Amino acid sequence: MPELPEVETVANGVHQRVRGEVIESVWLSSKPEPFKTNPEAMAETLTGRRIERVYRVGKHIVFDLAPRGGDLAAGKAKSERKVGPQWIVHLGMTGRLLVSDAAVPVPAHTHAILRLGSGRELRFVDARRFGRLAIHARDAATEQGKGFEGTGREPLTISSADFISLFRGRKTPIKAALLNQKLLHGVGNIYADESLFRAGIRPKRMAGRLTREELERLRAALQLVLKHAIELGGSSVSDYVDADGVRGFFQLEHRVYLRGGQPCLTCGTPIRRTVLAGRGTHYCPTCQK
DNA sequence: CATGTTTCCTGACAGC
DNA sequence: TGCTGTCAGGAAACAT
Repeated sequence: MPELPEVETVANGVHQRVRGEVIESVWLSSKPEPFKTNPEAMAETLTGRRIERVYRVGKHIVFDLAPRGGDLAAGKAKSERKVGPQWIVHLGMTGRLLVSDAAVPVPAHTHAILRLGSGRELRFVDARRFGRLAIHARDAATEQGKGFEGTGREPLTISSADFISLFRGRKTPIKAALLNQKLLHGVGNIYADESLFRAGIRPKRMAGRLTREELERLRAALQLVLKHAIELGGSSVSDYVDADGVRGFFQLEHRVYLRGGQPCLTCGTPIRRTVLAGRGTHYCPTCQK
């Protein structure tokens, strides 16, 4: 499933392919689930816009769109520069964002098609419909999107002190805290399990009871795992593919995720599988304390 | 507010 | 072959 490294890979790939393109026309499916912004308003907002930039925020793919016409209003000061909105894509469990030639057959479960000036199409495909599409306004002064207030910190850039303070006093298991998008955003089930294994910490340990040393180990492990996964194009365990439909390779580096019953690669003890925070949870009872 | 539980969705797969 | 049941989980909604 797409988490931070997969979303980063897709966002970078889409950016390379569609930056500067103009959205000529838009088709949206009649299924209601994918749309946080109503489809008529979304299609109207997208049509005729130039795509300035595509990047990742947490597990969201953000498209910065130019104001219509794309130019500064005549005579306006720089501080009054017009700013376009953002198109936000969340891939959920099985979402795919593909840049395809228009001649390529449209896959089943396609919910959005943005026809681009080059003749190519940006397609959002999602069988399970846990993915979400939305329009966010941007603040004219800061040019920042307005939809991410109250969301968590970026795990790749958070400082050691801030990371430690996130978990102070929390009575929830550390794995549940890692998955909480209001604390950190971008971490999902795979990278929670993999980082806890590499830090030697059991998933059910109470977050507020971890020592500073353990939390520093966890931050280092999490950042290492996320960066390595980005280098390998993410983990393809179910439907995940990048913007060209290519699978990632980090699933070959998984040490515990989906390895219940198999020997620990460090000590040989069978990996244990339990359910925590409603998710399959995998850990080594010997290596993780 | 903090934390736990349920719900949404379909494809893959096991078992009969 | 074809049916049924189970499982996968991000995040919102709901319950405690």
